[in-house]
Amino acid sequence: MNVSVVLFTSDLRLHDHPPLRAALEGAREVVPLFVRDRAVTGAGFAAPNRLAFLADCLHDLDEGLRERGGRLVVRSGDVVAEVCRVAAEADADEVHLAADVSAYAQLREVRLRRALEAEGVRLHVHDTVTSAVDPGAVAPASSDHFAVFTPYFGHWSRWRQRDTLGAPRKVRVPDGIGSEPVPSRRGLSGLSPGLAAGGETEGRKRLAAWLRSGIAGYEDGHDDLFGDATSRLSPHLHFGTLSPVELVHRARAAGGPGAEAFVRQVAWRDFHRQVLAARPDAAAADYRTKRDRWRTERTASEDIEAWREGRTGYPVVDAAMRQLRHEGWMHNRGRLLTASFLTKTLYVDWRVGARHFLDLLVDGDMANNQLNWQWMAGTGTDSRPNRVLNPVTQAKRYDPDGAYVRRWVPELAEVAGPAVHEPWKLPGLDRAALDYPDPLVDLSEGLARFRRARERDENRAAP
DNA sequence: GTGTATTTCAG
DNA sequence: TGAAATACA
Repeated sequence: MNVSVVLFTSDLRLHDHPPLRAALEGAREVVPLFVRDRAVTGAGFAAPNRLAFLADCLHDLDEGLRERGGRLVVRSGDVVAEVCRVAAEADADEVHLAADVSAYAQLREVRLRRALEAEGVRLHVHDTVTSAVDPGAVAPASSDHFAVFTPYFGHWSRWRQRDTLGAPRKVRVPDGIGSEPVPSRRGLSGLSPGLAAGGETEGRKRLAAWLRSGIAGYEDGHDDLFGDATSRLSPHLHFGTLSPVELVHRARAAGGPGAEAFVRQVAWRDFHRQVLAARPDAAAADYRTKRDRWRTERTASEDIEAWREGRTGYPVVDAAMRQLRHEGWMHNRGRLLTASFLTKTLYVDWRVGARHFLDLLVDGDMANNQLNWQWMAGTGTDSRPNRVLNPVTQAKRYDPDGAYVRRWVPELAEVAGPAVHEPWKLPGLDRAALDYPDPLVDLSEGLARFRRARERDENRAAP
């Protein structure tokens, strides 16, 4: 065995990388390859925030490889065609790849295997790269995946994680394999001004800081919107600049109730991944349909636009939507309450919301994003599909002083204390002085509409 | 063993 | 309400 190709996808790191390790052990030289697949980065799915974060990741990966005597090879085009081309150029006999769960990733694996085998090249697909516990590693007796988190978490917790792998010391890349320039942030427009920086170096720095001084306060603080005691590691998990296996090991080593609560969130990520792996269509179709006849772009465009822009007249909803636009990120509590508002209060199709989140979120992820949206819409794995989060109750609970709202809704910056959550209750003059809209809908009217709609749609005869 | 009833508990 | 584990036939 002389040369292996390592195809990097959502695993843009050198530490704890089983495909890279296997390639280095089996071959004298390795081609670390990233393909900008037009199916992912092309028009229609161009999410500038993620393209910028991706550019950081690729730049850092290239640098890390150069420090080890290698470099990153970047190509553009169809991922299968490019892998075959590079394998032929390098005269490689093996290709290594991390397993992944989306329909796109599953099809990519099948297509790659077929195309490479026709060329006499073996494809090795590696587990425990993009998940801590792989889809199918644990399953209930009567199904290929869990549909309820709690029993899943029991099995997940008992699963023995493999040991983590160090980064390689040396990577030899064959001469003469051409590469495009590593993409950069320059030229990207429409970026969120407060967008986080990407890359493995940055991710490891954040992880170290989080374990040192963040994780201990996680259990108590994770739901507080303003305090934001969350790890902000989600984009690093999405792009694989951090290994979920390493994350679980190191969080457990940190110990304490904060670590436990944090590890539970990593398990939620794996939970959604094993649902999507078994049901890849759930990225676009109801996991369990409620036969909803949602309002859509066609029938509710003004409501949808007000939601997207953060001018629904419900301050906490608007604050969260503006945080999303400004940072390319939103606090998880905000994600739940804005999703409830769009799907339950406005009765708008969850796909409209999921799509907007994917357009902006730097951690926008098929499994987590789509299945959390379905969870909140009541078409997913939630056992109480008709639950509605009241934005005022949520605001008072998770932003008790109103600081989060004042931070993101400057029109309300002068309103002191929790009164900021209900500007419609302010005395007439004070309220008139604010350049802030009246509530888009009455909450109880929204709730009544939702209940009527669910009853109507659920009772409709099957087509 | 296999299929079915029961119980438990859920972001 | 419904999924999963357990009890039971």
